[in-house]
Amino acid sequence: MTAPDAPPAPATGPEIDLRVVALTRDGDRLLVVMADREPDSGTAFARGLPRGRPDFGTELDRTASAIARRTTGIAEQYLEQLYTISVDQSSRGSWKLVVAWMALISPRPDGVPALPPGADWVPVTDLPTISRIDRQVIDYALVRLRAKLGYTSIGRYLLTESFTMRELQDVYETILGQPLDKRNFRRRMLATGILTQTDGQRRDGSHRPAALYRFDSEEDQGRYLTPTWSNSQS
Amino acid sequence: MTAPDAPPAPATGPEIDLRVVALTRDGDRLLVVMADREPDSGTAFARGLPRGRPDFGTELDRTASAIARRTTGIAEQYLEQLYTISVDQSSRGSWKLVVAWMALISPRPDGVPALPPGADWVPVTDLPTISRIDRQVIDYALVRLRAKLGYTSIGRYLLTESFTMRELQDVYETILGQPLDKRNFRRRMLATGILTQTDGQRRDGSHRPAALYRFDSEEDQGRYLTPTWSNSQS
DNA sequence: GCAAAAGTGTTGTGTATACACCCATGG
DNA sequence: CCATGGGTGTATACACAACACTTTTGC
Repeated sequence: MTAPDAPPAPATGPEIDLRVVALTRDGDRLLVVMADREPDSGTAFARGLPRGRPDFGTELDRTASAIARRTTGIAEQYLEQLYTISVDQSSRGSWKLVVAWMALISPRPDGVPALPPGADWVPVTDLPTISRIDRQVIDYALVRLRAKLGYTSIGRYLLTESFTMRELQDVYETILGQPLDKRNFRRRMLATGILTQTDGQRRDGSHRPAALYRFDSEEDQGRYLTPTWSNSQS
Repeated sequence: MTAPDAPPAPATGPEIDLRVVALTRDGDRLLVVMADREPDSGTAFARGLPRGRPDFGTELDRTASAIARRTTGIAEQYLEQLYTISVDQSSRGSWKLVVAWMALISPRPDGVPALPPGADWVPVTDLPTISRIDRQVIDYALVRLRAKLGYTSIGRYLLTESFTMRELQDVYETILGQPLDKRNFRRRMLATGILTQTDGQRRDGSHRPAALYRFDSEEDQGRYLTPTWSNSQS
């Protein structure tokens, strides 16, 4: 145990390192942005999560958003802070605080947005060699995403604005890594009341065209699945 | 929007400020530790959350734990990071990162542990005048605590080692701010399988003595209530 | 007419809620 | 014997999982 009131070590505090797990979906694959590392950046890895430093006078989330925008060329639809860890690189005499974020980026009707040079979409199931911290952060992002799928409509941010029921189900199956029953899925989704069927259709093959849906307002933040510990007395 | 690749402002990064929401329970009240501020600390408030700075070479959670231990005199039973925010105090030319934590401290059989000078237990419903950030952090801690009550056994950390069913229910009712049905509560708690009835009893009045329970192992981290989106195919 | 995906209903089973009375004790 | 909180069972409603066939289209 370190003494609680030990002096705060180096006069200069730790370096702050924001890292962003930027995710999108392509068919049944989740993709994450991997950025090339500068050869002189001191890292032992050729690629890793997009990073950046916070800016005096700028909120952290805006900086995280800017990092996502800079490396992908587009604005994310959803941003959430994940966790802050300290990274003790005593061997290199440095000390870092890593603040990790998750950013979700909607695919466009014509597919996944192309990335500027220096960054690529990589399936989360097929990551290159990256730092332990980066991997840990990505794992955590996936756990969080999976959990939130159960009680929020976070999946909407991995869809185009209008979508078929099948595409919606694909999002869930991809993230959960598990097949779901078509009929139960449809019923449950419609029961949430946050979907509206549009009058459009999608025809993409020699079969019956699919109805298109969109999510209602942005304002369903919060619960939409059954809360626990309810009580009629309330 | 700030330019994503603006230079990282002052050569010295932000000051890092850990704050701990240390909670315990006394009967049907949730109490939080309020620390006195040094008169020369520059804050406009007489009291606030216990704070500290991280330490080179020490993990953040250990430092947070040390802060809790220093201000309360005892070790917390549960510690969880809440959120990191940047606080732009441009007016004072300073820049801070606040990393907020929640610490739960078990009451002892003889009541709430006494605190060393400079700190007091204050009911969360009756907070003194504190900074906006401190209040925000406390609110967030309570939201998180309430949410976790639904799918973890986090409530155990606000109980003595053995406890009556009524005390357990008190924890839930206190945190949820809602009365619960005694029979349904008991059934549901026992159904989780993480409680064991001890052979002790508590007599404290002219009525039937209450059976005592304890939580099984520490190892129930994770789900103990029904997960959603299950599928027999898995 | 056939291949391919969209769409649709019912039934069983389990889980949450609502609710009222008897039990053991101290004074 | 009575006041006080501890302890128990049941009926109902709802939500979830399982499951198979019909519809619409393009070719």
